[in-house]
Amino acid sequence: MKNTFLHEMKERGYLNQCTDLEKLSHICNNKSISGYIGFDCTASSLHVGSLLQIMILRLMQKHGHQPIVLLGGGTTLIGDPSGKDSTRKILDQIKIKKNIKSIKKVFNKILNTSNKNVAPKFVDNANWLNKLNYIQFLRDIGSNFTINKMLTFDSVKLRLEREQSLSYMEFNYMILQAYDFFKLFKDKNCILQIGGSDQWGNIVNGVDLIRRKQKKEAYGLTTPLITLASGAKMGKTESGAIWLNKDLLSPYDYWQFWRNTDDQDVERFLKFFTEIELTELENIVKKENNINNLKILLANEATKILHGDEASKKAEKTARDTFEGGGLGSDLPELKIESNEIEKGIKILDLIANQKILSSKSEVRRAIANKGFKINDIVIDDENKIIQIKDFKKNILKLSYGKKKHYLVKII
RNA sequence: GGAGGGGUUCCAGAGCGGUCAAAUGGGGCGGGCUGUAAACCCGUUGACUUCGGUCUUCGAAAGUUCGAAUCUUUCCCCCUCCA
Repeated sequence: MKNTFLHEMKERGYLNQCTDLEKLSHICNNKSISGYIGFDCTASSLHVGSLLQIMILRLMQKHGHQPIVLLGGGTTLIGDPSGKDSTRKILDQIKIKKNIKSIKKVFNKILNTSNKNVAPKFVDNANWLNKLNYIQFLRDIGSNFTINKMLTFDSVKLRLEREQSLSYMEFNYMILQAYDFFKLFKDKNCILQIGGSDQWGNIVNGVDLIRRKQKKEAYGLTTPLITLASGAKMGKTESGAIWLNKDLLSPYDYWQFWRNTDDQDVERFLKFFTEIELTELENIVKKENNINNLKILLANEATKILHGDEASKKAEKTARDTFEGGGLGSDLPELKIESNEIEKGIKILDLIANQKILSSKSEVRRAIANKGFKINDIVIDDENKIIQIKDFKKNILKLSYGKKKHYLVKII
C-alpha cells in the first residue's frame, strides 16, 4: 500500500499530527472516505495561508476520497480564539454570506468538480448552528464537556495566562466546532477532520464528542504551520495578503509571489504547492543547478492550479518579457490615463500620484528622489518633467517602481 | 478599596518648556551588489509645497505661557504591588 492518500500526505510534509494514523490509513486504503476542513469566512477571499489545506482536499480527490468544504458561516459569527491574542471584530451575517459566496469560487477552481465520486460537498454550519436551541444544546452536547478540560486547551489557556480577556462567546467556539464534526459524521458519514496545527484541540474535541455520542471512532489530523525562511507566517506580506481570489490579486501578481520565493523555501514549497510526483521532483531538483528555474517551475505549477494553464503561461511570458527581455509584458497591471490630460502634457509627479501606486504625493516625491521610478526603463530624475504623447509607444508607456513593480500606462 | 508606574510617530523605546515632525533599534520602501534569492552596504520613512516654507501629530478635553510631547486641571484607558 504505497501510493495512498496518507502516504503522500506524509511524503509531501502535510502531516503534523493524527489521532490514530494506523487505523486511519487502514480505513483509507480500503475504501473511500469523506473528510472535511473548515474555513473561516472573515474575509472575502482566503489567502495562501489556507492553500495547504486546499491542496490536501485536492490530494484527497486524487486518491478517491471525497472532500467536504465547511464554510463557517455560523462559527465566523463567534470567532475562533485559537492563536489570537484578542477578540476579533465580529462580522454581521450579510457580510459573511457574501464572503462565503466569494470564497467558494476558489474551491470551484482548484478542486475537481466534474468527477461525481469525489466532487466536493459544500456545507455551511450556519445551517445548523444558527438554529440550535440553547437549553437543548446544553443538555445534549454541553453535558459532554467539562470546564476542567476546556481550560487546559491552548486556545483558552494561553489567553488566561496572559490575562487577556476571553469572552464566554469565544469560549464556546470549540464546542461548536466539535458539534460541526459530530453533525457531519452523523449526517454525511464524514470520519475525518483536517486542520492547521492550531486546530488540534478543537479537532480532538470533535473526535471525543463523536466517541461519546455515537460510540464510534472518527479521526483528526493536523498540518504543520508553514513559516517562511524569514520566520514570517505565510500569506501576509507588508504590501498585503496573497489572496487567492482573482479580483483581489491578479494571476500575474500571484505568479510573482511564487517566483520571489526565498531560496531556502523553494524545495519545500514545490512539495507543498505543486502536484509534481515526488520521485520526478527529486530528479528535477537534482538535475537543475539553477535555482531560478525551480522558482519558475514553482510559480508555473502553483499558478496553474489556481488560475489555470493559460493564465499561468501568460504570467510567465510577461515575467520573461519584462525581466529578461527588459521589454514589456502584456499581462502587466494597467493604469489608465485620459487622452486630454496627455495632450496638455502632465507632470510626471502628478501622473504617478494620480494612480494609486503609492499612498501620497510626498511618497512619490521621495521615491523619485531615491531613483525609484523609471519610465520606459529610464530613471526619472526630475519630478517636474512633463510627459507628452511622444513619450508613449503605441499608446503605451512603461512605468516601473522599484525593480519588480511594472505597470503599463495606457491612454484612453 | 489603598499605594505606585505608565499611555509618544507602523512596532519597541528615548525625550520631560524653545535648538522636536520628535534620538535609537526593528520593520517597511527605494538604491547598490547579485540571480526578480539571502546576507551585506547606502538612502528614506506625517501631509501639502511655487522647496522659501505651511499645516496636522506625542491617550482626550480644557488651561498656564511669547512658546507645550514636555507644566496644571479634569476625564478615559493600561500595568505593578498591597487588601
